[in-house]
Amino acid sequence: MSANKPITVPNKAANTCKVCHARELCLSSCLNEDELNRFDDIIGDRASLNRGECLFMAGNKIKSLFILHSGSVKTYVESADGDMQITGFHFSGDIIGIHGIENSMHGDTVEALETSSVCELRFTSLDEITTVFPKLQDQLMQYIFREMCHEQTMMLVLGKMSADRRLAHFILDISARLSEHGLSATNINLTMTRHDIANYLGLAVETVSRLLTRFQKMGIITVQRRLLTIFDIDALQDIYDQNESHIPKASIGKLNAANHMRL
Amino acid sequence: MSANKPITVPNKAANTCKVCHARELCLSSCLNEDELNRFDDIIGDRASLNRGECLFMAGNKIKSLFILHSGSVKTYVESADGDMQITGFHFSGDIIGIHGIENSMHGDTVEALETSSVCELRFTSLDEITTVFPKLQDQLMQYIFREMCHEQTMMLVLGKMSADRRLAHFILDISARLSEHGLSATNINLTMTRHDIANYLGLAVETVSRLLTRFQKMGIITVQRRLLTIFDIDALQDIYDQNESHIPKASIGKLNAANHMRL
DNA sequence: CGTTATCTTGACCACATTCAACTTGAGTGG
DNA sequence: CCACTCAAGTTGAATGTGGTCAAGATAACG
Repeated sequence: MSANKPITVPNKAANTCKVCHARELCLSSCLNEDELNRFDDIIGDRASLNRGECLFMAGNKIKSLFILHSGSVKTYVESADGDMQITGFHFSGDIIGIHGIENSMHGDTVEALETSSVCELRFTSLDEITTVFPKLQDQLMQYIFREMCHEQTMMLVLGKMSADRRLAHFILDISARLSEHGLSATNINLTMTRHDIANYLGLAVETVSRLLTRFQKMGIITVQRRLLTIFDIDALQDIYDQNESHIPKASIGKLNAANHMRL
Repeated sequence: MSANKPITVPNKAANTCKVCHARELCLSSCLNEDELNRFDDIIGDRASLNRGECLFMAGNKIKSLFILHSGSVKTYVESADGDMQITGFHFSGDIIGIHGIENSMHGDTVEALETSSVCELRFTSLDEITTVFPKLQDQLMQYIFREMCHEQTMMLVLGKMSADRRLAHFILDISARLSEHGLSATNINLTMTRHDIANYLGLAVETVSRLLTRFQKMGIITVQRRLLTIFDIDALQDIYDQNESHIPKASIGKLNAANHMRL
């Protein structure tokens, strides 16, 4: 198959940050043109992952930071007895590999949900990148804080919320993040399986399935296999906020609307 | 006793980092004597907190980093409808206030579990401290990674584990961390209430209480009020790892105790 | 076209919550 | 010092949410 020009050979010229479609979402978005050129130099060739393939696994030594260029991945941790917990889903522009631990090893595993590509950012010690590109430090820290905030929210979701609230949270979260990425907030292609969703939310697959059909019967969404369409996002928000109905919501002032957690 | 020297007036000389009892646990542990002197200068007076008082609350602007000098605190996040989830407990030496979010506001609230004191590390932007003390950056990052790792583990605990595994995890975690702080690993003073423990583990208070008495009847621990004594730490580890315990569980009623293990 | 993975739906039931009563200890004031 | 109050914790019984088991439907794939 495809003899003289294998697609696996990266075309560096076509892969520069300058012409990257995900540039505004990327860590490098804060750099000017000159800096971008230098940044481009330290970016390795883009690696490609097929569905099910792992970028790295828990226990691997941390040698690089990755930026997801296209596609989507899930990250998960495992317990001693093999239990696994999905800790997050990531889309293009997201930084992957910051969950390092003391001994410079990854604590989580990153697995592609579909064919995906990542830009590799090699470094020997963490401050190397920030000394070369001081501007990136703030950017990186913001991303780290965002992740911590997300994890804290998940602790709240997993620790306190009922199954329907969890699923509402998941749909709202995915919707908001995909729309940040310039994709439709209401027409969503779920790249993860029901199993993944259930695992992420601490539920059984059957429960997720049942709730999806329940939401569907309520006229809030439709789901056909992996295609999710949101009709009534306010209703989802009300389920998540545990409001009785979505009509009289505005009357009761939501004081810290500004303080809402990342969705 | 000691009337002429009110304890509320901070005695700066007596409070220098040099003579701090928690120095090896502190962020400053990596600094040499000269650096420590300079570090000492930017540390404000030690603030004191009584039980129930908050160091800062979610929504407050981040102006400082804190290092817990003595005592213990809990941190928690809240949802729109008032649900709260305790995200962690912290002891002396721990860094408090790194869970910042995009807009430079705290996402969580820190509340003292007992009379505690903190050292304040003011900064206007995050990189100020790391440029003045480059050595601290690695130290700080290690702490951040540790926190992220802890949060991921909690997602696993909350999402996948049964009540007894959760409690076993809590006891093991507290034990290990207190022993890192030079305290006894087996003789533990619980500064948090049962409510706090239950909330942290995503359980009802009654469940925690029942499990504590069950562990006690199994001969693994004793609990008297806030005093927890661990007799068989291996048994706790086995419960956490979901191994068949080497101690015959069946001896104490609860036949189904062996059956509710997930396969 | 058959095989397999993914998803849905139903029936049952267990774990943990909820509700409620009671015990214990700490703090307060007479 | 005791009586009182209130918060914290324990224990029992009933209820229910969500898990497990099992079977069937649908889509994906070689």
